[in-house]
Amino acid sequence: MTRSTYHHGDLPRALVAEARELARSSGPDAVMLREVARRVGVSPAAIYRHFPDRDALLGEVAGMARRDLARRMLDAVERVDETDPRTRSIRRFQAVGRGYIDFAQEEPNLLAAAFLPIEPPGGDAVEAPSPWHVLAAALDELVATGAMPLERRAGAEVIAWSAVHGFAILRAGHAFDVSGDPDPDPEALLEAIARSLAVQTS
Amino acid sequence: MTRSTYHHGDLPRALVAEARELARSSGPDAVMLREVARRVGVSPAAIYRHFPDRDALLGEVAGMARRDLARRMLDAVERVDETDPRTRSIRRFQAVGRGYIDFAQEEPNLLAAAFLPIEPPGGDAVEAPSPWHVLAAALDELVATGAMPLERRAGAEVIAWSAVHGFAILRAGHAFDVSGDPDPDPEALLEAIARSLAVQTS
DNA sequence: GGTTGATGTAAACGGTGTGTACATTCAGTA
DNA sequence: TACTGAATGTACACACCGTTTACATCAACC
Repeated sequence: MTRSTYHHGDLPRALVAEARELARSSGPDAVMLREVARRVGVSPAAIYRHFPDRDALLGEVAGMARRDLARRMLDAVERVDETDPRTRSIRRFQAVGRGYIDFAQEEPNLLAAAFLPIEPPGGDAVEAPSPWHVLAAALDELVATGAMPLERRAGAEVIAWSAVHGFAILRAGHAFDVSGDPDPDPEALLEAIARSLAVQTS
Repeated sequence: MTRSTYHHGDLPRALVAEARELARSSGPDAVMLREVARRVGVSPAAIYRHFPDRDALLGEVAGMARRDLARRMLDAVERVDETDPRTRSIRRFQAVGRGYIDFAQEEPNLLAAAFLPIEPPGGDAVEAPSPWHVLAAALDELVATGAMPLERRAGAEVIAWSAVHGFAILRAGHAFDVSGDPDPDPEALLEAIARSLAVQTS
């Protein structure tokens, strides 16, 4: 991408976009300032007019990835078509996990970016719904419809998130290759989670 | 560490030990060849007499971390003191998870090293028991004593490992800080796993 | 005792993030 | 319209990284 004017126009946005693309295609470690600058058509030092250091840029990518993940979960939830309230709450809860796992499958590098130990500028930006809150809402809905006993509600986020995240990470890292089944079924895991939370259909 | 002789004596072992210590204390990314060489008291280039590149050295560290993890799990299993076979198999199964989680809590950087996408030299070395096999053995034992129905056996490794690994990773990454409870109870997770596998005490 | 191969060193190369001094452009005001 | 100051981008340098190459040193064997 070449440009005719000396000034770029919207360099910060272009830098973040290119950094995200690098992270998406080759992993967070592949986000190298010189490469980002080269792709945007600008000198490496120009980046420092808009970001204090590499972590700041990568933090934007991390925040973006977290929002992408949450949106993916929300989309899956909202795509559930079911009228019976109890069954609907169960379907929506499992859709949360399915969204998470699908996102990890399709964009493993962005999932890694989402869990970088960097906190994005935070500041006064509008707080988008976090993956945690999406999960918590689905669990509350389970209790509200009676699909899940109230006694199981405490700590349910930890259980569900652990199982789904572990599955997603391990599968992305090909850790399951040691087993006979190289690509295990996410649905079996989602059902196991429901069992552990004593979710009852009938 | 200074030395009097021109030759080191057992440089490969010293390099791996120092690399492991760096990974343990500051994470795998902190394993820098120049620093490893400096600590061992040798020039950076000397490393290349024994390892083709950085990944080879780091691969040794990864293999070591995997063996450490497996041993930790085995130790926890063998420390179970219980006579009734069925109860014993359940205790041993949960000890597997507890060993994994404790290891991750005490040595989070070594857990990260264990999951580096690097395969150690492999070669003809004696295959130490892998974490996966330790888990599989505990599950087989559950079925053998009747504590777990045979129908739940298929895919049980994936479910248990996902939950335990996710919990360990998320806790190490302080991902649970967003919840009210900053340090959730591992026992609750282990019980949830047992429920999801339909493990029955009585 | 001389030779040979294994082992360690010094110096260099290309690549990285980052700081500094300078160049260019834009925006506001007289 | 012309000037001025702030914002933005550049060129260059520095320290650090992994890695390579040519050379130095030592141990072991004929």
